[in-house]
Amino acid sequence: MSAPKLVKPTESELEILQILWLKGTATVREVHEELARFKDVGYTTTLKLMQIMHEKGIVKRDDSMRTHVYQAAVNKEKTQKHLLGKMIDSLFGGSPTQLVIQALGDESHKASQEELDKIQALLDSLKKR
Amino acid sequence: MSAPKLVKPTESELEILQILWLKGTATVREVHEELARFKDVGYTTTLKLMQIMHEKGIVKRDDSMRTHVYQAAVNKEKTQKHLLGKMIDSLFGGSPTQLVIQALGDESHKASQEELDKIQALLDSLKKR
DNA sequence: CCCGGGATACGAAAAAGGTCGTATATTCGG
DNA sequence: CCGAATATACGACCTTTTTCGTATCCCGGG
Repeated sequence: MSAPKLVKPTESELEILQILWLKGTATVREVHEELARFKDVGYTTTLKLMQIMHEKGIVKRDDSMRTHVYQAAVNKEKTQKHLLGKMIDSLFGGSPTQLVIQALGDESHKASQEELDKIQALLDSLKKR
Repeated sequence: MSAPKLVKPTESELEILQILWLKGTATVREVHEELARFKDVGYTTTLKLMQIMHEKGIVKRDDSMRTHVYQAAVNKEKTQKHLLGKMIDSLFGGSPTQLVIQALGDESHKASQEELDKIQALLDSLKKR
């Protein structure tokens, strides 16, 4: 029995995780540079955050070299699902449908045609039961 | 121009909002009793929280009587949409589709047939453009 | 009239999250 | 070998959130 160990990353940690999920592995500097694109924050802040994430077991790192290399230690889909589930419970009274409806109706995040097709396909498979 | 005033309720505030959205109006004691169903917390904690929410303008209250009566001051759908948008950005790289897919595939929150139909209807109307 | 139960107000402190300054170490060019 | 550049470590501080203890007030029963 391995502990599923479902963590709840904070807002800042999520920003970092996003970058790590995208790049696979990255140094603190790389992460920080990505972060700095849209956020005004000091280098040591990013460093500290990543150190804390390491302590929590949210990221792994290879410190065999002077410049440590990090990577996410939590699964992207699992984390998304976990946090989504929390939101469904805490904000949509346990009904994913309401959430889906709100999400699809979001004007500022429009879905493309292909994406709609993808959802349609998933919907079909769900209906078939 | 009225300020849209998009607040970001905290976790605890959300729990209280849920109850208020459900009941319409409620006293601190009522809210606290609902809360106490699944959370071990003192009465004055709930009270304080609701007072703070009042200061922030998240809830309104009628204090013309000794026992104050509260109600939500923020719209449920607007709040849901706002937080959902944040999650889409912070966790799904801005793609609501990914979120929808994860939500629909959530085994622990299954959608019923009618709910699926509802989603289908919405999907149809989105496709038609 | 007095008291107890139940209500609000308020202050304070614990927890959690985020930010950074500074110390120290390592590497590399000259 | 020296110093600048760049890394990590670490502690301190500030806010925000959460939690309560305590004071105070008000109402109704006896």
